[in-house]
This record gives sequence, C-alpha cells and structure tokens, in this order.
Amino acid sequence: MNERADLSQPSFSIAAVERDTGLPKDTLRVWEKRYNFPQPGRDSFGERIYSIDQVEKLRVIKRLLDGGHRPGKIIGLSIDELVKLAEVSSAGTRMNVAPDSLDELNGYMELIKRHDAEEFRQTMSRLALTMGLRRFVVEVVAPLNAMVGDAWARGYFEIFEEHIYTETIQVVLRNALNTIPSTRKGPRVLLTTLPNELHGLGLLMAECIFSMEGAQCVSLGTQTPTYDIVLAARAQNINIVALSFSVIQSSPAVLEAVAELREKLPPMVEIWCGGSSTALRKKPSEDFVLLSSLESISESIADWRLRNKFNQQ
Amino acid sequence: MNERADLSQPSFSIAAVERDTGLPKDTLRVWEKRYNFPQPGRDSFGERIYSIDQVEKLRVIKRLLDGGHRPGKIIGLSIDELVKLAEVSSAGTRMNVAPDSLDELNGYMELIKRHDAEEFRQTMSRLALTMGLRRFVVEVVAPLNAMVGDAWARGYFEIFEEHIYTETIQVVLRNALNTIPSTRKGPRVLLTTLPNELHGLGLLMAECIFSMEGAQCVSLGTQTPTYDIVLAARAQNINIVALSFSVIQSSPAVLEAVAELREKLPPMVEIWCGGSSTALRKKPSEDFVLLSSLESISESIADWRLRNKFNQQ
DNA sequence: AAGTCAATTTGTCTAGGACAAAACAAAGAT
DNA sequence: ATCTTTGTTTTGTCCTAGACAAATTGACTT
Repeated sequence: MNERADLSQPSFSIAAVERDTGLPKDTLRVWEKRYNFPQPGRDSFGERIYSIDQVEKLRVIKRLLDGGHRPGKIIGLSIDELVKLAEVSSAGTRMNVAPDSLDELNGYMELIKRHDAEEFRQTMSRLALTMGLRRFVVEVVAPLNAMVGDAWARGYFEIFEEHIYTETIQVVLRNALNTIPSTRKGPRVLLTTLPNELHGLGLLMAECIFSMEGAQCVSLGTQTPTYDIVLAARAQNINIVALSFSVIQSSPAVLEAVAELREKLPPMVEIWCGGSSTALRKKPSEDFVLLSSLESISESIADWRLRNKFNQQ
Repeated sequence: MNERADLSQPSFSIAAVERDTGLPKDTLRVWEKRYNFPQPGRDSFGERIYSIDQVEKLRVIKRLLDGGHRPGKIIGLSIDELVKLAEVSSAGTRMNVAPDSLDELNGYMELIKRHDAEEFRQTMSRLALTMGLRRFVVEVVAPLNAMVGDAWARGYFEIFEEHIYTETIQVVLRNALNTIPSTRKGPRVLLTTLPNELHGLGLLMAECIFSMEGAQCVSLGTQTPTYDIVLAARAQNINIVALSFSVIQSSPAVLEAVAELREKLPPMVEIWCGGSSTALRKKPSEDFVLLSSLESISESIADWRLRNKFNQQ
C-alpha cells in the first residue's frame, strides 16, 4: 500500500505500479508466473512490493510492447539490452527527415534537455511564424515527437521532460490556431480520438493542418465514445470525422471501432484516420480514408472539395 | 470487449464500465455479491455484460460516493432517488453563486445544449475580456464546471456536449493566458496532476489564477508520476508544486501520494493541493497547503510572498 | 506473392476468500 | 455538553489459481 516508504529503498504497491506503468494488475500477476519477471518482494501482509528497478524495467518493456514487440521475447532481456532494442526499433521512424535538418532538430532537443523551457517555447513560436504553421508542424513538430519518444525510451529523457515538451508544443500550436481566421466555407471536420487513446498532440497537429486548408474544425478532445461521435456529428452538421491513433491501441480493436462508427454514421459523413498506428495500414478499407501522413491531409481535402463541388454548404 | 455493439441495446464489459465510471473491477464484483447491484447479464462466455441503465446508475452512485455518501446506504435506491440526492448534495457546492447570476449561467448552459459552439466560444471570450480573467474563472468557469458535471450525471448532457464545453473553455483560457506578460519575479510554480487524474481543466484554471498573481508557471499537463514531479521541481527550480484533484480519485490513494511526494521533495518546496476531491478536506495535514477554493490561491500567494520576503529569488 | 489453417502466445476474465483501513457508534472521561 | 477512546461494521483492494478467447506466428497450400 505504501509505495516508496523509504527514500533509499523505494518500493511500489501493485496499484502504484499499475498507475506508473499502465500495466494492469492482472497482467503484472500473470507475467510473474509466466516469465518470472517481475518477482516482487512481499510485505508483512503478503502483498507484492516492487522495487524501483523493476518499475523502470517495466516502463521500458511497456514502451517496446507499444512499438510492436512481444512480451515473451523481451521480458527476459536485461535493461541494457532493452534500451538498445528501443534504439534500433526507433531508427526507422526518423528516416524521412533530411540529414541537415537533423542537426537543427537535435539542437531543439538539447534545449529541452537543458531545461530552458522559456527559451524552447520562444524558439518554437518563432519557428512557427517564420516557417509557416504547416511546415512547422510537418517538418519540426512531427519529427521532434518521434525523437522525444525515442529519447524517453532510451532513458535519455525523463517523463517530465516529455511532459514539458508536449505542453510547450501544445501552447504554441493552440496559439497559432487562434490566429487563423475562421471560415464558413470549408468542410466541417470533427476531430477526436476513441476511448483509450489519450494522445492529444497528434489531434492538435491535425487540427492545424485542417484549419490551414480552410476546414471548419470542431475538436472534441480525446476519448470520445463512438456513440457520442455519432451524436456530435449530427448535432454539429459534420462532413468529415477525423480520428487520430497513436501506437498504443491494439489493431483489431481499432478496426472494429472504426467499422462500428462507419455503420452508425450517415453515409454522407466520411471517416478519415491518421496517426502512427500500424493497424490502419494493414488492409485498405472502404470504411475510412487513410491519412498516411500529415501532408496527405491537404490532398484529401482538395479531393473532398472536388467531390463535393456542387453540394457544398 | 465490444461495448455498445448495437445502438439500441448498448452493453458494456467490466473493463468498459471501469473506464466509464472510475469504479475498479474488483469493486464492481464485490458490490454484486454484497449489495446485489449491479447484477449484470452474462454473455456466452460467462462474462459480465452491463446494461446502459446500470452504468448510468453507477455513474450517479460514484458521484454521490465522491460527495461523501456510503455505498451501503445508497446502492439500494432507485435512480430517481439517487438523482434527487445528488441535487441536494450539490446544492451546497453552488451556494457561493449569486442567485441572479444563476440565470446567466443557465443561459450559457442552454447555449451548449443548443450546439451553437461558435456562439458559446465567442460569448466566453467576451466574458473573459470584460470581467477580467480572474473573475471569469472564479465566477463563470468554476460554477459552469459543476453544472455541466451535474447535467451529465443526470443524463441531461451527452458526453460529447461535455467534451465540447471542456474544449471550448480550454481554448479560451489558454488564449487568455497568452496575453499575460511573463514575469521573472514571482514564485516558480509547477502545475500538474498525479497519474490517474486526467482532468486538465482544473489545472488550467489554477494556472490562470497563479499567473494573474504574478507567479511563474510551469505546467506539466496531467498525469505526472510522483518521482518525475520531484525531478522536474529540481530541474526547474520550483518553489511551489501545485496539484489538482478532481473527484475521481479514491481518498487514501490521494493522501498517500501526497505524503510520498512531501517526503521526496526538498523541505523548501511547498505542496499546494486544490480541486473538488473531498479527500483533501478530511484531515488537516502538515504535508500540504489546502487550496479550498480558487480564490484562496491569491491569499496563499500573498502569504507565501510574506514568508519569503527576504530570500526571494 | 497471397490466402488458410493450426499452434502458440498473451491479456483479461472468473471464483471465492482474506484482511487492513476507514467510518461509524457507543461508552467513557474531561 | 464536548472531547477522547473503544469496539464494531463497512468497504476497498489484494490474494490464488484456473480458464479461455483474441491476437499473433509459422507452416502449408493455392
């Protein structure tokens, strides 16, 4: 019950571990039996007490799991091997960044690491202005997201540094969004994520691009149940429902939820899906339009405009 | 697994109910045995399936529980009786609203209900400007939050309407925050919530007040593990860690987490806790400063300034 | 290459039992 | 009469051990 009762010997209850790692209690217990890790100690009441080392290893494991690795293969590895694995798996994500801009991006990373939050925020604001919002989102924020995620998995970034990064970018983007004059002409786009998906930054990035293309955006924030998306689409007279997915979700659940949504929504309302989730890319589906990258939002919007030239509201 | 498979007959798995109500699976199972409610049906695999009615009753019960009621006394009541009870209990919270401004507030509620999001946003923006940010937060946003929560618990608001409300207020507040010139003189305040607490609006409201008082705010967003709060406080040279709690958390877990934080943070760094959670109010604690209301932030800051007159940075 | 089927892995559910901590109620002391 | 102390009840969360569907993998066929 009392985690970290002592500074020298911090210990976590199973509830605390669930809270800090996101791994359900049931899973922690069954791993203990199946993979012999983690093997927590027991307090005087026979309840599990996890060490800080175990929790940290669990965090890295969780991250690799989200990246597509399987527990049985990686749980036995040492923390060093896990970290190395995290580096390898993340290398692919950064491919599409020009090598010369990589130096710049690394410079921004250092700014965060140096904990100069104010300087970082100003730099980002300036960039957003000089580059233009779209290029800023596509060429700076998107790759930085990946790099920050990597840095965390590698242990180079602490969670709080990731939080500061996320918060800062959010402020900059929201601020930029405010400067875009609202329109009454473009498609009405509803932006949200499904339940269990609480990564709101991708959503905000998408909203930036959509707004730049002259769409009328209505954001519901994260975690809207499918039923409520249908209700909201009706109430807000929506043309396009845009959903953002991060890696965290399991593939079939995602596809199923989208299929369900497709069934409930009027046929006129389109569903557009984007994000880094691999689930979307597996099978081309009639249910939704795949936004394979942030750039493709622009194309899809242009496409939509052509299709709806005559019955545009 | 698939909640709401059908619009006409939505059903929830135990995991879905936990997510939607905040009641842990273990608790749901033990209630079933002890109080004979909820009595979910079973699917072909023998797994519990909860009806929408049961989930809605559970939501009201959770709300009453957070308000200090006890399960054994209220679980047997009908949904109507529960709602009545909820109205009575929440009446106390709204006490501090002048009766004439109640009409105004109800007007804003109607605006949301009418799904005129743009109109609502403009109204709020205007209010924030004319009233001043502090009065706007204290006299409009805070009571509206409570009213929206009530409306939702009573089934008058859909989830998506609450989402639109939250999103809109967030935009307005963040926008207002941007206009406040940053200072280098006040206390450095770290704002965040503990894991499991994903209600970010309270945090944002607090940030507004803090900023208006000339504090230097660093927000980590929601859900920062205690350990990372300590790291962040060190890295950012923080004087005050401000935590926001909504009703969702269980009392002992909250107090325990705060105690843990107190132990890990340098004695110089103060912990200030606010929010609607009843847990904080139970026992006066040496561990933290209780912010009983948004207004009390101002007093506490003034107090802090006095105490730290000479060693201010 | 692409689809089908079986084997394996993996998460989450079930059951009933246990027990400490919180909340309450009743008796005692100031 | 109000405050402490005590015992009793309520309540949440943990435990074990087993089960099984869903997800993934790998081998086989088209």
